[in-house]
Amino acid sequence: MIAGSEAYSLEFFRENGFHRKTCKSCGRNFWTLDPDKELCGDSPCTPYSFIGEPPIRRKYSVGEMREAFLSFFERLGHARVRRYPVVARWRDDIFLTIASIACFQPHVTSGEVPPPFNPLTISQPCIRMNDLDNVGKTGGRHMSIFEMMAHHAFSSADDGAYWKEETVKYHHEFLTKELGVMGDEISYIEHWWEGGGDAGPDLEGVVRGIELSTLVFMQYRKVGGEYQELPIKIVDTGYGLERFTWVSQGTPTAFQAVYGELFDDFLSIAGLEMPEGEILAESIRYAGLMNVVDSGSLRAMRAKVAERIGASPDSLERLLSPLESAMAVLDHTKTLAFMLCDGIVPSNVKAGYLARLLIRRTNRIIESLGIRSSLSDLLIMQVEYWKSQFPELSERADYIRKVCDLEVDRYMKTIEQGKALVGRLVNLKAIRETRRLPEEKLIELYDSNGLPPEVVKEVCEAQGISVEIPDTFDTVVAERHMAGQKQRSPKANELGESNRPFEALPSLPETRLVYYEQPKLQSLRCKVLYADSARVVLDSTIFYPEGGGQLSDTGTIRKGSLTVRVVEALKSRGVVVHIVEGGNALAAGDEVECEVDWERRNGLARHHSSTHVLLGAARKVLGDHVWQEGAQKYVERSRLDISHFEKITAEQLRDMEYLANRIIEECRPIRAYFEDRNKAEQKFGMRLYQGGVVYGPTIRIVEIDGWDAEACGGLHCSNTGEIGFLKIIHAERIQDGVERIEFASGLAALAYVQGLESRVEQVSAILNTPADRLEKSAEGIVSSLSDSKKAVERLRRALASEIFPFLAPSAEEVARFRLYRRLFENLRSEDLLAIGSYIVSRDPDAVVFLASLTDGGLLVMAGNSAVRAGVDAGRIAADLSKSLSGKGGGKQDLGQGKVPTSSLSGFDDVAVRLKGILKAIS
RNA sequence: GGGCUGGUAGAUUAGCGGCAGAUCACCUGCCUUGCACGCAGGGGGUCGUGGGUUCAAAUCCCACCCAGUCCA
Repeated sequence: MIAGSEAYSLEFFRENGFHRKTCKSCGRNFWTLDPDKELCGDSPCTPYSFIGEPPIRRKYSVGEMREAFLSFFERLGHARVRRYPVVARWRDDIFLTIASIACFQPHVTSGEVPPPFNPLTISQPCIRMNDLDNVGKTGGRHMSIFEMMAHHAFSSADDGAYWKEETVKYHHEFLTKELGVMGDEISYIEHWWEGGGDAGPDLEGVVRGIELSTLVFMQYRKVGGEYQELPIKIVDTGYGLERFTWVSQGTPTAFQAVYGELFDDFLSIAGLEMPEGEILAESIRYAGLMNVVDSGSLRAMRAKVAERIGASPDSLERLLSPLESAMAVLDHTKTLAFMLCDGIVPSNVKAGYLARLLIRRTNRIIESLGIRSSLSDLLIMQVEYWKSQFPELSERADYIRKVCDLEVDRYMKTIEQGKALVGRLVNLKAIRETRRLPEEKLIELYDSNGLPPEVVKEVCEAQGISVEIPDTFDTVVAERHMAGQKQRSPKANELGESNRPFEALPSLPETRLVYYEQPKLQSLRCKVLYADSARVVLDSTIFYPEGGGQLSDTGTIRKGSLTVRVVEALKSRGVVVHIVEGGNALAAGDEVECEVDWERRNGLARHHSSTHVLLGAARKVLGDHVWQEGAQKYVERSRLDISHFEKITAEQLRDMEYLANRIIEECRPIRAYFEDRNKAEQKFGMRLYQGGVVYGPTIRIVEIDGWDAEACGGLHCSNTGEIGFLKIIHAERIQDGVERIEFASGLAALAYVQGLESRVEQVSAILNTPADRLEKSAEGIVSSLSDSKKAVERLRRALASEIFPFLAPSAEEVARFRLYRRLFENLRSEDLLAIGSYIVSRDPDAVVFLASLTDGGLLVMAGNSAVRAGVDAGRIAADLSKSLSGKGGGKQDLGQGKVPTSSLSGFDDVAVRLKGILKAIS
């Protein structure tokens, strides 16, 4: 903590008679109205004391509490903001929305763009997966999904909102006046907060042993251990909706308060009953005293509770453990319903991976509880329960069910395959002998095949193989990954590179973006505001700067007879910087004439519009869960990455292509306009933010009439007809859950089709078949090839058996062997093999020496008993090949070599040599 | 984004430089008539794709494609 006491010493506290005290137990400073209070009021210093005796005037449901909060702050002049998705698509540092402020990071908190409203209030569903093990065990203090109710105020130099005094006052009034909590029950604990690189002092609002809210005053940015003042001061509050609801109801666990009848439904599905009397309440009170729930502290907790109620720890464990699991399922299924609803596709990367992990984990718990219902059934129960507050859940119910079932199926399959793999593994000799599975294998099975060690143990022990799961399992896996990690090219450098265009620029007024006002303008007269050897800034521009996946325009800037080439345009904070070639030709104050490379611009605009058209088509064909995961528009081709849970079929691609081209044919108008953010969201929903969240109260909408609307800064055709033609070139799965579609439009698409056509023509020429009969012809060729292969094999075998009677009489007895030798003129080495094997199969004493004048192939084979007598065909082949200036080798019964055909005149000489070798053996 | 597995007959897979095998399924015949029946015989393979190394590649190397999986 770096803040001194002055950071927390508020007028509000002094005027209202608060005292600053130091907790006797934890030593933290806190503010209270009760002059005799010695403890901070937070657990573990103060145990939970709201269970069975709620400090709040009446019982609230989750919906009522949320409404009470939001409308309270609306009355205080806050604009109510609708929730953001639980997938933080606009962030590159986190996958899930973990706090309400995350919705406004980094762009708003950095001061780059204004907040949508100021001040504002929101109840944001947040997902945190770092305490999954604790969910259920702490009765609801830990939940993987919760709503963070908040009021945020952003104070910059030109837009002042409120700061500490009002924040604490509002908080206090909400608790006392709105909810009826007695003022002297509330403690404000002094605390220091840091997160996401930002920092500041904060106060924790605590009532009867539980922290209900956190009031953060973000005012520093931590850079390399140093705290720098932020350009804006941000009030970042967090009120735990579920905790407020819990405390208002005073139920033993938060789950009962939050989930109501769903709690009972889940219990009865799991065949569980509520324990009698105070057992659960007592247990949760103790859980409140524990911070970390590892197996040790869990045992300690059980022991204490057992002692208190006069039961054995074991029977208590048997009673509570399934109950805790059921609560974990209750929590996890809600989390999954929201994740899937907001469009997460389970996959092996990013947010999708978190969804996959959670699905597997939850499925395991369900199985361990012996629940018959499928995971998707439970998800749908959550959808039903929450749909009045979150109607989007029931709109997505079909998708939620389908994807969940698909993912569970996949998991089952993985486990089944894994079990088979383990089954094969335990048959290895080394493992059979030691009767135990090495740790290394166990880890490999998990890392490479996704088999949880428990599953491996189960399978192995059924086979009598012992398995030890090391305590440090997770650590070992982690280390395994560390070892493989190489020093990456430092990303900071790249960032530095891309920032350089804006380095050391004087402060300049925002550039007038003429490309928005007059999108069809090809040239423009304007004034130079700044110029150096590589950069030019103008008062207005028609060069589109790179952004939104659209490449920047190029072109020229002319002053009289002097021309500089614009190779790239970039924009930051409203200023467009043109990167130019041609040196220090321009100076501030120059009047210049700009011209955009119009063919390039047209290509880019056409591909950009195509992307929107295609995305609409993808949504129609594949479903509403399709989101743009990324897009890149080039002049010749584009690619669009979309979220989808399975491989797109060829038929679906054709349907999408067909739909897209129908929209093109209809020449639907494409309108680009600026619109009030709220109006736009009202009309189109969050679907607008396909390319990530766009900030500011006014956003630019690109709307294709009746088809697609996105917040987009790019340049577009004025109607879909200008696209002309759209051709999907290729689709691939770049990750589980993300499909990449490559396509071309306009003349570029034509070029692609012509390319295809010419390839067909070439193939058709090669096969000497008209193009419309190519498939039949190819089929015929492949099958006749296969027939021919078989025929060749048959003939070789026939040849061998037919030739044997002619060869046999000339075989020479050499020592105890029979030497068959022959130099063939018109057979190849592959043919020799068939003859050799035939002879050897007929005559165990045979030593075969054959060669081919066609390709210089050489074969030595030895029959069974010849091998036993010590003939090594491989060594002989090597030896003979060498003396014929070639090379060869092989096994005891078979040797092959290759020699120059010219040297085969020496065939008889080496045969003599071979006789010598054979004689030497016996 | 990084790491690790794997891709061989319709299915499951063995082989991991030297003649592509097994089991199930399939076909034919026999024995039998029913709860993975038995016996004999048979068909079925661009060993993921494309390069390379080698006398010789399913096997080793490189690139790509496909599937699975772990980590951030």
